[in-house]
Amino acid sequence: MRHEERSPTLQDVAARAGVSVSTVSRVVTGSVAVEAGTAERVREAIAALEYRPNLLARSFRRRVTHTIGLLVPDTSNPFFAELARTIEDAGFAEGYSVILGNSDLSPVKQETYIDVLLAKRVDGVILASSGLIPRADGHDAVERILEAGVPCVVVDRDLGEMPVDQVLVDNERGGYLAGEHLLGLGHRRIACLVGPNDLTPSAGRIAGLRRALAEAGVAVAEEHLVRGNGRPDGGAAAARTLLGHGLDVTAIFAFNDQMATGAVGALQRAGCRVPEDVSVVGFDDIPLAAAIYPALTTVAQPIAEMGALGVRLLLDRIARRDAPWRRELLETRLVVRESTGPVTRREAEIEVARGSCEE
Amino acid sequence: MRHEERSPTLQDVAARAGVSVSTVSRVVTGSVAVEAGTAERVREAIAALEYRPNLLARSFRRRVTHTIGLLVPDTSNPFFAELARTIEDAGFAEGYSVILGNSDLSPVKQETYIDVLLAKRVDGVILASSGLIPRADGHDAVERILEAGVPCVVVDRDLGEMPVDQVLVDNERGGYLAGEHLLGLGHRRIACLVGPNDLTPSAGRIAGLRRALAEAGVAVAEEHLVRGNGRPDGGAAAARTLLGHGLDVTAIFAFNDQMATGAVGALQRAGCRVPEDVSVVGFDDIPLAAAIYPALTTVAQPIAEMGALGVRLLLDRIARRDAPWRRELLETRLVVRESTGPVTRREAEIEVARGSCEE
DNA sequence: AGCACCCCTGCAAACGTTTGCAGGATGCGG
DNA sequence: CCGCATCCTGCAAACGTTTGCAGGGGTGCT
Repeated sequence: MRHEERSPTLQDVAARAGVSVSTVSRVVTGSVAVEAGTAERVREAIAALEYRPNLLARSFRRRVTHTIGLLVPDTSNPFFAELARTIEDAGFAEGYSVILGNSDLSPVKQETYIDVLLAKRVDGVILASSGLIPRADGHDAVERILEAGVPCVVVDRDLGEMPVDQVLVDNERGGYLAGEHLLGLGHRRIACLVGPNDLTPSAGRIAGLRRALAEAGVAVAEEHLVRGNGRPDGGAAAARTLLGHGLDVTAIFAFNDQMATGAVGALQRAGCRVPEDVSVVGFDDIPLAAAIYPALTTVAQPIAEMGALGVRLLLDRIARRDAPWRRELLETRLVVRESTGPVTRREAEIEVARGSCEE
Repeated sequence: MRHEERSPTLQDVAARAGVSVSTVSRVVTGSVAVEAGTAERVREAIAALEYRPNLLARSFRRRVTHTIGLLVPDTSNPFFAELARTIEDAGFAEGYSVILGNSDLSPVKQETYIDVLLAKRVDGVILASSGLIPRADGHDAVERILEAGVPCVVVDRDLGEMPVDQVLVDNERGGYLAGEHLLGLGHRRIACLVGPNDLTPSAGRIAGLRRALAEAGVAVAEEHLVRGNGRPDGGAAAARTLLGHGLDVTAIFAFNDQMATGAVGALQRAGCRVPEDVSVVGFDDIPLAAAIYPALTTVAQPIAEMGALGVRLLLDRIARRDAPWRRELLETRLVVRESTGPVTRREAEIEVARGSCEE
């Protein structure tokens, strides 16, 4: 550690430039015009001292931190990693830094984080698909934030009529698109690989799938609805479960690309061909989805827009606290790649096929 | 927005409890004993008012923010996402929040970020494999931070004897392990898929590979060293380049799992079997590496330890600024999975094989 | 010359905490 | 009863900025 002195303050600069602190403050912020010569002397002093405004003091005084809090379930999930990335970018572009927190969907961790964020006086909070488990006293995370007078936008979690800004994606339609696609390829027996929770994104996706299937008069059997941990190994495990029951489906719809990837891998490893023996469709469209072979057919989420819009909504709210609540619904899009194809096994064969994929 | 009033302060609590602000402060912080009855009254007032300490004011006064800055190249890269995650976790466990920034390896973005972090008076910053391009005036990012008197630890970038805490991984040995493994399987013609930059991690890996090969009297040809953007599509593009030159290698060593995955996908899509026709080894061991088929053989980095150790070093430095510099070297580990196998094509066949993998 | 402005600058208060210092009360030993 | 230590509490200064207010000097107009 070289310097042990405190960093220079307005005081120091003022002394060196022979002016008052107010004047220095004014040239630093540019809030009020300062005579050219004076300003120049001040700037020299600033440069000489390597003065850096103490944003802590400024924020304290002005009651504005130019910092936002971002709470996501888990940044090692590529979807949230990407979302966080775009939010960070958009925030940075507008002069905001972001304090990032992983909630792991744990109510207590989330509570703790919100306390910290509020105490640190962030200008706003973005809650991503998290923070939504009501507490015993009925105040959920969103209400606590709002009651503290701090702007908040919820991303990727449908809170319905609740008075809060929301940006969400049409999960129902995403599920529907996947169902429709699979149906069009002749699939009738479809497994559904759901995530670790039943938050609204999951609920919407399965509802959409069911609607599509219902229109064709088919249903998803209870034993074809298998739950995974949301990660690749969970997808693989789920696929093995399906295999263990004798694979009596011709298609799998996974609720995210990681599980889909894990499922594809496990299927192939067991000797099943994708898509010849079983088709797989994922959700999210993470970068890796297009890279693997077979490339994943998947329901793409507009992650970048979600992040950018979330930031926009938050900044708008910060600027105008009494504006009407907004609820933005973004579209999903089916991107067809290599992991889905027409059914080749006739319905009748399926029963016979039980166990045929195994080594 | 419900409440428009300012949030309650020590003043308000003091007034309600009929004591002085100092007393309230003392029960809040527990710094000095307070008589039981008084303390109880104060606590009631705090609860009634929903008082929340203004951490901004406290930090300002105490000159400690309990916030650290984390600068990484890009959190959408799974390696950094995971690293950031473990750092966030370790920090949270110790009562620190983290302000996250993506530098994109851009010097100006990085400069800007460091300015912000220093101005916001973070207690320390962790620089991940970034921030290391010297400026015109010779002061690189690390020096600027250190000169400001702010603790700093560098992760995943070897700064040699530079006086700064470093945690790094033995990239050279990682490259060596990969080379050794491939050599043992009979591979002699090996392509190397390097990343978008020549920072020390890349340099170490290729040096290690070269050392292993040199021991067996083989070299990596200039045209077998191809550069990718570090992402899956870059890996795929690189594989296609190799294919275009007639695939005259039997193995590919990619500098991260994403490029490796992209390469594997592109190879398979072109009709090449992995590992029968060409073996592929990656680096990092991201979760998806084990999920795809064939599962990636890869050089695993101890990401969690890197993050945890980085935080440890930083907190130690914050606590004791004059402690000797530490430079921790972590080990890599080869994990052999399915994407590598013995060469099946004899050397002589390779020339004939040119183009054989293509459709 | 007087007056009204405008431009620039300094003074001082304020933001919400923490903390050194001192004072009042209490208890205890001599 | 005195001296002294201990415990609890309040006072007020300080942290580094911002900003309302006021004052001084200049300019232009009447």
